[in-house]
Amino acid sequence: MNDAAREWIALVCKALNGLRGESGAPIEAAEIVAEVPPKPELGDLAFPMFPYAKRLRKAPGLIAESLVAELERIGGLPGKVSPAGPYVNVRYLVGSVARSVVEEALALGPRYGRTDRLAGERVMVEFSSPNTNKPLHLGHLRNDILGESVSRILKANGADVCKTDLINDRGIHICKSMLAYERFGGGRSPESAGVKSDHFVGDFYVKFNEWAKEDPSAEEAAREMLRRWEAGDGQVRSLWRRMNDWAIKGIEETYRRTGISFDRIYFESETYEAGREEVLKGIASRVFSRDPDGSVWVDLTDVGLDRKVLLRKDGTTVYVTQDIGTAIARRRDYPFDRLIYVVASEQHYHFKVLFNILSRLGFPWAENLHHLSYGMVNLPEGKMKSREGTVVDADDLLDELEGMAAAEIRAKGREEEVGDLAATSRAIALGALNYYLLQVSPSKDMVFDPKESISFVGNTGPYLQYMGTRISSIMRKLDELRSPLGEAEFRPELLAAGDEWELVKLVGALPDVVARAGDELNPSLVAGYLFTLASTFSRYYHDTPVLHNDDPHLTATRVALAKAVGTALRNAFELVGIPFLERM
RNA sequence: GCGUUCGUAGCUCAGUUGGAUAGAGCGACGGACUUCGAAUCCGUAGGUCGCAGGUUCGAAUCCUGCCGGACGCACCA
Repeated sequence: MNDAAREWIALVCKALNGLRGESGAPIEAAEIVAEVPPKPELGDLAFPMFPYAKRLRKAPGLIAESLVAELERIGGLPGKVSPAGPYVNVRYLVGSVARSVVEEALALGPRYGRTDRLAGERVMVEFSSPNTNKPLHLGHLRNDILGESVSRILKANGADVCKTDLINDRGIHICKSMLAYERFGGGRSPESAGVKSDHFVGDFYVKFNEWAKEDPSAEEAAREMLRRWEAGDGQVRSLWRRMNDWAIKGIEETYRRTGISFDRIYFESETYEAGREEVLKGIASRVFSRDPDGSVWVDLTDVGLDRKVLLRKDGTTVYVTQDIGTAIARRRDYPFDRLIYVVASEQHYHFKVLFNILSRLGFPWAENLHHLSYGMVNLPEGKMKSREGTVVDADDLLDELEGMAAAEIRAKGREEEVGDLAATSRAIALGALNYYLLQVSPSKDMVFDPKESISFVGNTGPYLQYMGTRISSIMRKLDELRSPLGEAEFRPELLAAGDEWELVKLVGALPDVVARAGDELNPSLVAGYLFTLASTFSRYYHDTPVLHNDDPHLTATRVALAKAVGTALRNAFELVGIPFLERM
C-alpha cells in the first residue's frame, strides 16, 4: 500500500521536474503532496497541483494535464492516472496490490499489522493508580483501557513495554476508611458481610464522611490516626494492612474482569520515603532550599511555575515528593527510554512540576517523561460527585452491561447457539465499554449517559464484534460444504466490486494505523479504523455473496478477502480490548 | 487574575501533513428478512465548523483577539 504510494510519488516528482525543464530549483520528492481522494471513485491517491503553480508559472489545471501526459510519455506506470481539475488522480493496479495485501495478512495471521517502528525502545507506562479507600469507578475505566491499549499499541510497534501501576495506599483518605471501620465495623469482614472486598472498604469511607458531617472531631481523629500510621503504630499498621488487602484484592478482581494487567506494581507506602531522601540530597546540592520553619521548597518561578513545598515543616512528604522517589526507583528497576504517565488532565500542572524537578536534580532521563493527559468522564448533569452519590461504579456498570447483553441474546433466541451465555455476555459488555471509552480522542472530556450511552446498535463495540461473528459464520458454512473449493485459487483480479477494493486498501492500511496510533499515543485512531473496516465489510457482504457463486475461483478469492478482513479486525480488536467472538 | 485545554448536525463523536461538495452513530421519517445471521443494510431530513480578524492559491485545521465551558494555580492525593 505504502509502497505503491511511494512509487507514485517518485514518478510524479520525476515528471514534474521533466515539465520544469532547466528553469529554477529542482522539485524534491519530499515536497510532493499526496493525499487520499475524498471519494473512492476518484481514485486511490491524489496529487494537488496548486503548490507548483508558481514554480511552473502555469495554472494548476494545466499542470495536471501536462503532468499526466508526461507520466504517460515516461510509461511503465503501475496503474492508471487521470487529470481532474487541479488534481492528478491515480488508481493502483488492483490485482498486484490485492495479492500482496491479502497474502501478507493471511501469512502473518495474528502478527499482521505489527510494525518495527519502535523496535528496541523500552517504554514504561503507568496507568490506573487507584486509591485503596474505595472501588474503581467509571473514570478509572477510561484510564485503565487507555493505558492498556496504548501499551498494546506500543508493543505492536515493536517496543519493549513495561506496564506499571502505582497503588496509593497511604494518606489521610485511607485512615478515614480505617477509622470508620473501627467505629462502625463491628469486626465484620467482606466474607462475613458477603460484599466484594473493595466495596466493603469503600462503604466505610462513605460512612466516615457521613459521620464527619455530624461530628467535626472526626477529621481530627483521622489526622491523629495518620500520625500514628507514620510513627509505625503496630495496631494502626495491622488494621491498615488488613483493609488494604481487602481493597487491593477487590480492585484486582475488577482488573481481571476488564482484561487489565501489570508487569510491575509500586506501592506509595514503599516509595514515599525514597522521595524524602532525594529531597534531602537536593538541599545539599542547592537545588532546593529550607525555610526557617523547617519546610523544604523548590523555586520554579524562573520557568513560570510556582514555589512548591516538598517537605512540610514536620518533615512529612507531599504528593510530588513520593512521585520523585517513585520515578527514580522505576528508572533503576527498568531503565526506560520513555516513561508515559496516563493520568487525568487535571494533573497537568503536577507533572510539569514533577518533570522540572527531576530535570533540576540532574537526571538526563527527565527529558523522556511524558504525561498522557486525558479528559474527564462527565455525566449529563455534570461532574461525577461522590458526595452526591453520582459516581458510576465500575463493577455496577459492568454488571449492568452484562445483564443487557444476556437479555439481548435471550431476546434473539440465541442461547443455544452461543453456548456459554455468561462468557459471551461478558465479552459483549467489555467490547461495548472499551470501544465506547476509546472512541473519543484521549484529550477530550466526554459525556457518559448511563441510560443511553452504551448501546449495542450502530457505531458500537458489539457492532464490530458482530462483523467478526459474521465472518466466522461464513467460514463455518464453508467447512460444512466439505472442501468445496477444490482446485479453486485466489485470483485477485476477480476483486472487481468497489467495496472489495476498499476492503483490500483498508486491510492494507492496518500497519499504518498502528504506527500512527503509536506515534500519537491515540487508540481512538484504531477505533475509527475498526468502524470503517467493519461498516465497509457489512455493506459488502450484504449484497455480495461470498460463498454462493458459479465460479469457484471467485468464491476462493472472496473467502480469502473475508479471512484477511477477519484477521485485520481481530488484530485491531486486540489493541483496543474488544474480545473477538465466533458467535454472539 | 494567570496557565492548560475544549467549542463541528437535536444528542454523542470523527474529520489525516492546511486541499475537491465537512462525515458517522443515535434520535426522527420511509424502505429491505424464502437467499452466507436484520446486534444488519438502503434512503430522506438535519451544519454560519463559538465569533471577528490575519496568513495562504486554498483554513474546521495554522496565528492573534474576543466569547463560552472544563480543569489547574493547596504544607490534599
